[in-house]
Amino acid sequence: MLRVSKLTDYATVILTHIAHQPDELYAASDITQSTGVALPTVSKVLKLLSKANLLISHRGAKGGYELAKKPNETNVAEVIAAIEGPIGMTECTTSESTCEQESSCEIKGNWNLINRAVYTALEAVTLADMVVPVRQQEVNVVMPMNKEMNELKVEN
Amino acid sequence: MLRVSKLTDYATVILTHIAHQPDELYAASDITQSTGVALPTVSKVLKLLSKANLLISHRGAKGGYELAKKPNETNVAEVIAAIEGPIGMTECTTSESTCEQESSCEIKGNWNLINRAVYTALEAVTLADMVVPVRQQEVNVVMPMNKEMNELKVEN
DNA sequence: TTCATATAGTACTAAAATAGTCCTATATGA
DNA sequence: TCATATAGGACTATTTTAGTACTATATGAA
Ligand code: FES
Ligand code: FES
Repeated sequence: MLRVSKLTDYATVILTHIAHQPDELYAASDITQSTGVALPTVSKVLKLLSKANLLISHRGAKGGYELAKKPNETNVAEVIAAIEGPIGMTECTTSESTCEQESSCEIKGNWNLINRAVYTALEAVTLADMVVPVRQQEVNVVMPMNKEMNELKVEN
Repeated sequence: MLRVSKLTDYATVILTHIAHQPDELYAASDITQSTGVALPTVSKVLKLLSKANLLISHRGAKGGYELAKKPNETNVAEVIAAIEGPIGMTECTTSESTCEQESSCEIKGNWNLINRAVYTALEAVTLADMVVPVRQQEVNVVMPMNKEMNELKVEN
């Protein structure tokens, strides 16, 4: 279904939460309380985000995490990459050519184009956008990927 | 990594192959030979594509599969949906609200916007585009999702 | 100095999704 | 009537993901 992992979803929830007050320090335990995600899991996500330099960590008593950049400087593409690693829609585009058909493959180049288009879309959405809730009525709940809804065009 | 499944990758390879000569019938065994993908797997993919009305099947001797539409009328979004089901980047957007936080969730609407942006990107690429090989030099091999390559913008 | 608190890193287990295979039923052209 | 081809479903193995646990290290404050 072309989806992001649960951890990535948590990451966006957590980052959005922090982005509401970008200058505070948040401990993992704070975030557990306000998001409802289990502590070990929150902890795991925070570590990943910190390692990817989206958060800055402070150890020790009174420590915690804070945003490394302003909310409008961190985009969804970065968040996904932080949790799931470098993007590439197909195996051939991520792993350095373990594919035996590579030389004769006609569509690798096309997948790369698709990757870029998707990447551009993801890059356009920042934490600052996420902080502003979108009314659910304004958007369609389920992607009509298998329906005829081609008239649905969006400006990202 | 926000990737499509291997089966989806096979599906694009298979459909691209068929799209080269859109008026012929291809049996599963033909496609195995020309693509190198194992027969049971090819068979599985063809069935899925047929069920999703991207291919038309003909049973019996001299049977096989043909494109249901012209190459420029089938897009990548449809192919992905045929193999992986309806799209939705997060669990909350696909499954009909098994999410207990839904009512208080601020970011669901945002994910829907992201979904649409990605969908639009995928929808813009058709089988007709896939048939024309893209020279690999023209595109970057690995998505620089975690690098600073924001200057890379594409018109899909 | 000591200690409670908080993150860092790693290893491990459990669960879920995916990939791949196989078998039986059905349709159809020769 | 028979060889050929898809339809459909069931099943197994593999891989990926999610979640947990444990040890090490840093730090502010009593
Ligand atoms: S490079 Fe691997 S299938 Fe195209
Ligand atoms: S609706 Fe489920 S986390 Fe937002």
